[in-house]
Amino acid sequence: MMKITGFLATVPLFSGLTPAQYDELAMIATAQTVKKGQPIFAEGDQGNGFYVVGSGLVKIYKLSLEGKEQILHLFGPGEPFAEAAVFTGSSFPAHAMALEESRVFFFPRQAFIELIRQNPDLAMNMMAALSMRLKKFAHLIEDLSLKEVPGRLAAHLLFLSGQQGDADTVALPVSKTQLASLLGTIPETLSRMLAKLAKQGYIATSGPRITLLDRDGLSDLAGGEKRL
Amino acid sequence: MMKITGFLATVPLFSGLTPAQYDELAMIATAQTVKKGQPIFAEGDQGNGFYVVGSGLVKIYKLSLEGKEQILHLFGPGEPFAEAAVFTGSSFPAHAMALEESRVFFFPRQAFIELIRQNPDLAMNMMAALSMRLKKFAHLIEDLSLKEVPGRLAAHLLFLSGQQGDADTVALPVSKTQLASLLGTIPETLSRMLAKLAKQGYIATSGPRITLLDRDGLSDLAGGEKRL
DNA sequence: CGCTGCGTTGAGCTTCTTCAACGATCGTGG
DNA sequence: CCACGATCGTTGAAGAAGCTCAACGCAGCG
Repeated sequence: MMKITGFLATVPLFSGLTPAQYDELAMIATAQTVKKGQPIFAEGDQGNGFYVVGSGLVKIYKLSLEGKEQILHLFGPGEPFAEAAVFTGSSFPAHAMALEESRVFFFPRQAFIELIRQNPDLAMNMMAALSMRLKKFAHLIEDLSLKEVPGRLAAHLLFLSGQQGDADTVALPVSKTQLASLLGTIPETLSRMLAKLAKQGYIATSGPRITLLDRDGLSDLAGGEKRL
Repeated sequence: MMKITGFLATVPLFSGLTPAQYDELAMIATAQTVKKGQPIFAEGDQGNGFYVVGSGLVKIYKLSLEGKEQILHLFGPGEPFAEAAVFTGSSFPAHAMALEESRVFFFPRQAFIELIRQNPDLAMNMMAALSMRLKKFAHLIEDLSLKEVPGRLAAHLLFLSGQQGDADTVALPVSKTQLASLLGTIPETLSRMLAKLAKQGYIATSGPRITLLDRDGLSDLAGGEKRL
């Protein structure tokens, strides 16, 4: 229990709460460990609560009838997922699976709604979290609809670099197969595009580490993303 | 003013509020009329509040550098838009334009946040609204990434039929050019796909009215959407 | 009555996927 | 500790889907 409240204090969604409120959260939470490749829930399952990643890495994804996969989100420690199910009250609209051995905390719907009703700060945090999700989704839609694969790839590499302290060499946090699914393509195409970008001098690849050789060029490919 | 509070009572986002709260909302709201084709805001504009459609039709959309458009949402009377900007506090992530002469109400950020802090019901409504948006976006992403154009078109026709009382003949609420942009394609392709579906006996077209001749067939095309 | 935007159709082409084969890597069990 | 199998990543060749470019009919509106 001590450990849980300590962890909860590090979750942005729960920032600004009082110690008593953390205790309440800890009261309603249940923990579970999921092994690599193990599902957490399936599309269509009843959404009676939401989750927070304690450790590990979780993917949220859709599957087509033919088995093609589109990853909607990757979530790491401290990030909540499936919050929307709490408020729509309906079933999960996508699948969730652990990409590594992970620990996740589950917060049941009704108890959490009580908390949120009594804590305007928690409500504000939740609205901010949902709004950020919407923004990310809008970006993904833009990528899928308006950019070609090289553009999406370039944008993602720049994103990863930013996430990793603007390092020139980034480490892919997931396998290339998963990256392809995240970018809305397939491993073969991703492999070819990486080779192409390398041949054109934009990047150098070495397994799961990619060095950005021409950030401006990548930025152009990505559709003139705003420079920071 | 009387008129505004009366209208606000019909907005789902504001349901369950007291008359006094409607007055407060009416106090902070400002109305504006936008003509057909006129922008309401542009991507990157400072998002200092959100809007509710009073009458007319508004599109939220992204543009690529080459000018291709992807419509994210179409909003009619009673629907809020750009709420997310209230909580991220940053700039609008997309463009908004009136597709018909429209009346929209603007709610400034700070004043609205005050209201929402004091009204758990309003907060709950807002979280439900944001969650519904997320679900719609997840669906759009699924369509763009995992379905081909005929599938998206079939799904949309069934959606329109449902929206219009399960009528067998649906009226397109927007031009075919706009519909193409909504489906993530271009007018030429949409035109060909409509012709193809008609030739295959799924539908019959007559200008902006489309008759569904084989709902089961369309449902299969759409990827086996759940029947209602 | 002309003009402009919308919708349609055709031809060619780009992009991406599919299918297939193969090398490398990694975890596991013998 | 090595050998094996499964998965991952890469590459090639062929094909499908949708886009670009162009032309043209049509309707609505000034």
